[in-house]
Amino acid sequence: VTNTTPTRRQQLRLDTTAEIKRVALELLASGGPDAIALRAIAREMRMTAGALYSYYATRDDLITALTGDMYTSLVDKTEAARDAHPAEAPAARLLAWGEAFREWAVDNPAGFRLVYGDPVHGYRVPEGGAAPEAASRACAGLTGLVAAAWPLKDQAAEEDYDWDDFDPGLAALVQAKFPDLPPAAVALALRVWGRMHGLVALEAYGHLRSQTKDPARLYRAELRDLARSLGLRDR
Amino acid sequence: VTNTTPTRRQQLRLDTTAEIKRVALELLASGGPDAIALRAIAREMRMTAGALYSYYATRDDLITALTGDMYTSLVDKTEAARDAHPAEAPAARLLAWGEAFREWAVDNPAGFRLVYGDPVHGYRVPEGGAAPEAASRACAGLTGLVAAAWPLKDQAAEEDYDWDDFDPGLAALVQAKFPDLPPAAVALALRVWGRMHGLVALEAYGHLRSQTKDPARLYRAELRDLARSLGLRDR
DNA sequence: TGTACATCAGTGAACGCGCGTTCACTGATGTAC
DNA sequence: TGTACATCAGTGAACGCGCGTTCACTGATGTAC
Repeated sequence: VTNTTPTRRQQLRLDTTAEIKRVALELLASGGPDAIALRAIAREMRMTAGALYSYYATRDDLITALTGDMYTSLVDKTEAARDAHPAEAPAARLLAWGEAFREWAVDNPAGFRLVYGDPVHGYRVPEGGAAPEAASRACAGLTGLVAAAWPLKDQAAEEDYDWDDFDPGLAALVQAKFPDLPPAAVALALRVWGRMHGLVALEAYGHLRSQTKDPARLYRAELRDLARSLGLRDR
Repeated sequence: VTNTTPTRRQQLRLDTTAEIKRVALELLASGGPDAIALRAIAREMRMTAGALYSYYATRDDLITALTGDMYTSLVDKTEAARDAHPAEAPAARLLAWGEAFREWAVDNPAGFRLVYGDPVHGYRVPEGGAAPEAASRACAGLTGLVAAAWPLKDQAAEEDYDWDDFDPGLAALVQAKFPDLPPAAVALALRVWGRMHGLVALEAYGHLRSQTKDPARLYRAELRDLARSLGLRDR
């Protein structure tokens, strides 16, 4: 009853669970968050809608699982891109993270909306958020990028902040991972997050494509400006 | 048959149209974009759903009208805030515009989602966009802010752009209003847009409130940084 | 090896919901003589 | 001033849709003797 290979039945169960998610993600990609409907998934899988209830107790449970998967795949990608550059090149790490963020969003606009946008119609997000682990990885990642820049930065431009100004969980996370970092750096990390989010959200929601032919170029310029304003300049 | 005062019947018609919109906006504010449903509006007004069809041919027409109203009210607010400062204080004008943008979004998060976020379930946006006039006013406003900064800015940091890199309508608009401005300034204006959009979108979608107690302060710092990076420093 | 039984994935029908939209109609408001 | 008529805002019932969810069931898969 320990960690053996799954029985045939367990394996089929896992396969079906994976297929449900896969189909749900296809619907998400082709029709947006609202297209994720149990009946639609069942139809696509040539199953009865009721049968899905032995895999997920509720539609919202499925959506929570999908949100987690999506968020995780996003953070996996940004972390991998960042880690392709050594710690000695903090600017490259920041740019890589930011570029990966945008690329993921452009590849998965519906996923981006699922994670950062309007909740699915009628969906109630569970307490603690839909994907707490991925969210805190993203948070730690951003803070790490800022932490690498912090000693290089012109501190005079930053205001004073207190740990109380932030969510206790966030404060604890940062203090544990970056003991030397002052609270003002957290404020800066949130601003960096916002700065990356802006153009990417506009593009994911289709507001940018109608204005410029090359959103990637715009975004790259913005990232470089961001790195510069953080005092980062590799080599 | 020219521009006389409306007859009693015309007046009632106008009043009812206004009430439909008002109720729709209440539903929008309390339940998000998806809560805008003809049946819900009719219920709220103690009317039959069918009766609404003599005011709007279709649900989508109503939503288009609402989006236009919302977008217009947003631009009205940002323009008014900007114009409270003289042309000689371009930084103050930029900050005022940006602050007004955020304030409107915080006051009307559902409206913000309607304008910039996911379309309402099943809504097909009309060609040319749901609110072309408001959109081009917003565009002109942002470009104007950048135009005021352009001569002061460190141009070396900017890349080369061509008018062809942008939507023809956008290019024409800018060339008409700001004949001296190069295309690179348009790219900068779009980046400024993105930068304002980032933190505000995060806040409107509830991602920031859970992280910091004072999103306004964060945003103010970001705006000041933005003004500085544009070379704006009043007085 | 063969038979009886247990498990359990999936069926099919149903419930109740809210939605957008249509349409023949009623009845009050306003107009013409 | 009074009557006949036209306008037209709103009614109420219906249509068809897709949704989430429940539940008694079937029938194949796997297990025990």
